[in-house]
Formats: sequence, structure tokens, C-alpha cells
Amino acid sequence: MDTALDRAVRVFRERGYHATSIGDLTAAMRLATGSIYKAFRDKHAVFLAAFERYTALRQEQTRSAAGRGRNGRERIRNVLLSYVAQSQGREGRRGCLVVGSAVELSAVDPAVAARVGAQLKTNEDFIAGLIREGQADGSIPIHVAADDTARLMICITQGLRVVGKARLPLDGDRLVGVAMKLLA
Amino acid sequence: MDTALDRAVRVFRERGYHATSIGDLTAAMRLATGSIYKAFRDKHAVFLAAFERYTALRQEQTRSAAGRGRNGRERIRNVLLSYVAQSQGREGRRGCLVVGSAVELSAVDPAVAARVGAQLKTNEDFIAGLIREGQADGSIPIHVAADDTARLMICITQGLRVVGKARLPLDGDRLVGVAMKLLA
DNA sequence: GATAATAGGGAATGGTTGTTTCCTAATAAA
DNA sequence: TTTATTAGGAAACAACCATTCCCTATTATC
Repeated sequence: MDTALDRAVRVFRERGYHATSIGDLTAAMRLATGSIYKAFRDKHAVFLAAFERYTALRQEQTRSAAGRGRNGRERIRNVLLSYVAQSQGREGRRGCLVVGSAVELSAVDPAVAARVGAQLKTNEDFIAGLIREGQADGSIPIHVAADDTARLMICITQGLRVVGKARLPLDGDRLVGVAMKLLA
Repeated sequence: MDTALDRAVRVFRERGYHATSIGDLTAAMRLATGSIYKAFRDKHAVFLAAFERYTALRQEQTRSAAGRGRNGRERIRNVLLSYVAQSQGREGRRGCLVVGSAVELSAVDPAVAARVGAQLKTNEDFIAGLIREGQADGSIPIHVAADDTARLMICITQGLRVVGKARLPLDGDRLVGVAMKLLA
């Protein structure tokens, strides 16, 4: 069932919610119409489940990228580099479910809006935490405004997904090199 | 006819392409079905026309914001502030057609993808130009990498629209204050 | 003033959508 | 082995979609 959900995630990422028909889902999930409706109340429920699976997976990836840094500054650099990598090439064209949901649904779908908002807040808090870590371990100056900088970095990461979907090439080292000035 | 297009822009921004039905368009544009199809080949053509009208209007606003600065650095600050303002409140929730098109359509619609790419490139070139202006007038250090910084700023502006659509509050002065570090 | 041409409106249409229903095959319980 | 229960699949259904067609005013032309 989880592998079917993974396939649903993929279709929703590529096409978005409205452009994905139940027919697309049956083909992608390799489940018949009736089977999908036995497992989920409706298309919306499939989407919500896919959304949650996607965010759980992505969160894991981000934490793991952060884990590969020796101090706060390096952890943030790795997180940003990981975002650029995710936003590029085929994976980038596939898109981000959080960004897609925010743009396509959060204005008209309260359930989705709540989840999108929560996810952004979680990510922002995580980055703010890393900044404070860096200030504690001496790798980031204390005068850096943790919350504002974290929010701006969220904008950068979300913007990367938009730009990546539009197929603009992204050079991770150079882009992140510039972005790290925010921690000066 | 242009005022009808403006109304179409509004609906497409709020709901996106797929979730906007011809019925929605007739209601918004105050035109009957037949009239729309007499003026445009199909729904896709309406969208393309709306997209072009939107980008023309936005471009004008951005140039005008830049015009209110006395040197390169101030022009960029004003452009960023204008983006934050546009991404906030009701206008922010209404969303950006460029971001929306990039996320919802550019993967499956070459015509839209080309327009989105061109628009992003135009904006990026504009910002890069402002950076070079600033370097010429002495308000921005010469060691700033104009192209990389411009691309990162595009990510910030596009990300602002995503975050704004998700209803997160944005403090223009503080956010832009942090972002201006990129020009240090 | 009569006629041609056109802009606009609304009903009809074929296709597609999300959802339900019913049937079949497999598994678990007795 | 037989029965109860469940997971999965395909066809049926009503609602809605984008699009076409045809009709009615209105404008422009002669």
C-alpha cells in the first residue's frame, strides 16, 4: 500500500491535483478504481495521504543532509545544497508537493492549507534552530537575526522549487555560496 | 475587452488553470460562452492572453518601484519591498500567475513553459542590471557576483509568492533588511 | 431605408470526471 | 471442507467539462 502511495505522490507532483484523474491514479498506483475507493474515501483523501507521505520522506532527507555537517553553519549549507539538488534536473521538474499544494490548493482548500502552513513552519523552525546552534558553536555571528533569516531561507528553498520546475539551470555551489552571506 | 481579460487574470490567479472552468470565466468576464469562443480559440488561448497581460502589468509595477530609488542599491531594495508587498494579504493570497503557471503547467505545456522561462529570465536580467548599476554608482561592492546574486534574488521573489499564498505573514522591512546582505 | 456583416448570447453535445455498485477470487475461521 | 469475510476489479452512473451551433440584436454599407 505504501508503494502505491509513493506512485500517487509521483503523479500528483508531476501533474498537480486537478490535472490528475482517477484514471491516472489507477494507472500509476496499479490499482483498480474500486480498490482505490476501498482504501480511501475519495480523491481528496488520496491526495492528503500522498502529501503526508511526501513531507515525511522529505523531512527525513533534510534532517539527514543537516546531519552531515560538523557545526551549525555547515549544517545549513548542506540543507541548502540538498534543496538545490532536489530542485534540479528530472527531480526538479517533477516538482515539490508542498509548493504545488500551496499554489494550487491552499487558497480554496482549508485542509491542504493547514498542512502546507504547518510544513512551512516546521521547516522554518528547523532552520532557525540550526542558526541558533551555529551561534552557540561559534560558526555563526550572534548578531544574525535567526527568525528573519530562517524565513528568508524558506523563501529561497520554495523559490528554488519554482525556478527548478521552470527548467532554469541551478549551480548549487555558486547559489549557496551567495546565500551563505545571509549568515555573515 | 482588456477589462474582461483583467477579470480572467484574477480568476486564473486565484484558482489556477485546471480548476477554472469556462463557466467560471463567463461569470468573471461577464461574457457568454459563445462570446469567449468568438474572441479566443479556446480556454488555453484565454489563459495565454491573460498571462501576457499579467506579466506586462507586473513588469510595469516592478520598473516603477525600481525607478523610485536613487542608486542601484536603493532600486533593488525597492523592487524587493514591492515583491513582499505584492505577496502579502489579499493580493498575496490571490497569487502570482507566473509562479502558478510554472508549478501547474510548465512541465506539461511547452507554450506556457516558454513564456514562464522568458519571464523569469527577463526579471533576472533586470535585477542583474540593477546590481551592475549599483556597482557603477558605488552603492554595491564590485566583488558581488551579479548573475549569481540575481538568480538567487529571483528565487527569493518566487518563494515569497509561494509563502504569501500559504498565508504566512511577511515583514517587508525585516525580510528585505536581511536580503540586502546579499549585496554586501 | 434596406441589406450585409458582425458581435454577443444561450442552448445543445459529446466526452470526461469522480463516485458507486456489483461481481469475483482469495483468504481466514469453523 | 465449508462458510464468512475481505480485497480487488470492471462496468454503470450522474454531473460537469470544453466546445460547437444557431439564433438575435446591433452596427456599418450601399
